[in-house]
Amino acid sequence: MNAAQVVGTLAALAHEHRLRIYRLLVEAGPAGLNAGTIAARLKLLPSSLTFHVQHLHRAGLVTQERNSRQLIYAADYGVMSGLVGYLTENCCAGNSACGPSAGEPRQPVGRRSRAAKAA
Amino acid sequence: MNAAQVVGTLAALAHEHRLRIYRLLVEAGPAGLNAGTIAARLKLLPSSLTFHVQHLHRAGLVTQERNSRQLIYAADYGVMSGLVGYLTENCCAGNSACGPSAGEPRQPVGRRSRAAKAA
DNA sequence: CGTATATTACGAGAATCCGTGAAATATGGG
DNA sequence: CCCATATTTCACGGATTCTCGTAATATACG
Repeated sequence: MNAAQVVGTLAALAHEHRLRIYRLLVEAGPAGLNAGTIAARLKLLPSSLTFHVQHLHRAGLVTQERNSRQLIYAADYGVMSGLVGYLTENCCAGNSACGPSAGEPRQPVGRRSRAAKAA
Repeated sequence: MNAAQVVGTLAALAHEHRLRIYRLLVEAGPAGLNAGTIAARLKLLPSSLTFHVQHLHRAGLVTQERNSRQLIYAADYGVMSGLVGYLTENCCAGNSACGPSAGEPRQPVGRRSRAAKAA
């Protein structure tokens, strides 16, 4: 997962409606939900729902499938997994700060060692 | 960590410059970097750097500290830890898709089995 | 005090995003 | 064919964000 894709995924989730849509779809599981149900459950206008759910779809976070007259959306865990992997890798990789306790980071163990530059 | 704060954190990271700033600060470790160094390293205008680094600071992702004439910014792992916790909890909670293997969801209940869209 | 460095604050313009409602497309049934 | 349902597409107004340049503030030092 490269930086550009990470930015896209983060931007897709960085909106109240879209985060709620995604969480609802995650809760619904692989069976997914059709557009109307999502809109009703979240009290969104149909056109607004389309706008946001397609944003999620373009970002790869959500899959789309047609079931006769209805369009079923479901969460695709792969991209989220990649995102979390990227964030943990780049956030906590060397210092294991995002681990169990997440306390003070210790020695940076990155391949670069010019940490102390200020002062 | 509530939804609103998650949205704020995601939005803070959902920008090319800010993600690069944050990664650079993570790499720099707890010693942090001063504003000028960040701007030079990332080839950003000073005013542009302030704009973005303060966005990260407002989101709680970055700490600010003064060292005589310089302002030192450092990554604060706590919020990122909370973000990752929220995402994994809400993304993979029931189905453990983002767990150890983190592959495709292996079709627990649904009759729908067409989620593939490799990232 | 006056000068130099480091950083932030302010303001204008362009670009993008978002909410809303009306019209259009796709599917199913009489 | 005509109608009903489900969803999307489109156009538009308003709000927010981003970039950039310049001015202002904080600190250090002679």
